[in-house]
Amino acid sequence: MLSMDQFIQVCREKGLNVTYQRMIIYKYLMQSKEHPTAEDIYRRVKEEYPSISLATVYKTLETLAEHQVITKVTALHDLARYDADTSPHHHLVCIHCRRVQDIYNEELNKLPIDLEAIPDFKVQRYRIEFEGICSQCQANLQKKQRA
Amino acid sequence: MLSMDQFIQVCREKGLNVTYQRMIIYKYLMQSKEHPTAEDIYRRVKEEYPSISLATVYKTLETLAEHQVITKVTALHDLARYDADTSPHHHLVCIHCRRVQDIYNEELNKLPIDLEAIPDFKVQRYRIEFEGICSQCQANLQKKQRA
DNA sequence: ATTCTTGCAAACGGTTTGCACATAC
DNA sequence: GTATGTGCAAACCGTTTGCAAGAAT
Repeated sequence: MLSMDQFIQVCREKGLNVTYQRMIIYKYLMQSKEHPTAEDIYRRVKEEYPSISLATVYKTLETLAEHQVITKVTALHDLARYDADTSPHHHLVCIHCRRVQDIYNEELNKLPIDLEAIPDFKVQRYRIEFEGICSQCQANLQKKQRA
Repeated sequence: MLSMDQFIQVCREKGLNVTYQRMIIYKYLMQSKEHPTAEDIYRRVKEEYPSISLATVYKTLETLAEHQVITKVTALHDLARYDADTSPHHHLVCIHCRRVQDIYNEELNKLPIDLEAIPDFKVQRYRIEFEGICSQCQANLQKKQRA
């Protein structure tokens, strides 16, 4: 999380123009603890700067995420996906082709943490998402590099 | 994962009519290892039963997920959400109000598993999502129960 | 002066909905 | 026979895009 000065500096380093819109969007996102949606941000930021458009909010968020100044929490979940297997297991998500595979591992089903001890939150289940590159995409990428 | 006979039985128990559409959708979902989208399922199932409609696929998947016969892998990710904090941390997702909070815990950043050893997949990072009920929703639910 | 960004409105695409017909029970 | 589910088309809504005007460098 960056101070406003750091934010400006990072934008400069990455060749992003520093605009008022970008600053207030970042400022609000920084203050928020609840991972707001674009719509949430738009509503709040509009109070301070009524002429801002929703499209700008979307574009700004995507730009900042691309440059890794912020994170898109739901990066890999643009489409609803279903699974006939309701038993406990976790997922390997290919950031390239976006396919989702299962991973079964007993160790992963007993995390080294006391779930009861999380304050103010009653955990019912958890899910681990491993992000990476699947074998098929690894092969394709190597092919491309050689070409 | 259920055999076809078990699937039929479970539907009956839950008061769901057993239709040919539901059976082929479940059959395909069961066979698939890649957590297909509704569109994926529609395309494949249409080959076997060309008159099926996309709306039926959506309705069936939602119905089966509600009754916990299948799982919606991306259940909590209907909207894109952003985070100004790019440091390693995990998420508490309230299944009720859908808010997402952070959880910082060093133990969770070193999982008891050899990430290099996952076959055919190069893991770059992972993210744990704890699903449960946040304190605010716990309070609200208790209020409702008393009423 | 040039390049990047904004704001608007229109388009897009995944998902949901209303309703008449068909099917399961 | 009644309740439930299906298929179609239209609506919906979050998100993206094209483009002309404006701002940052």
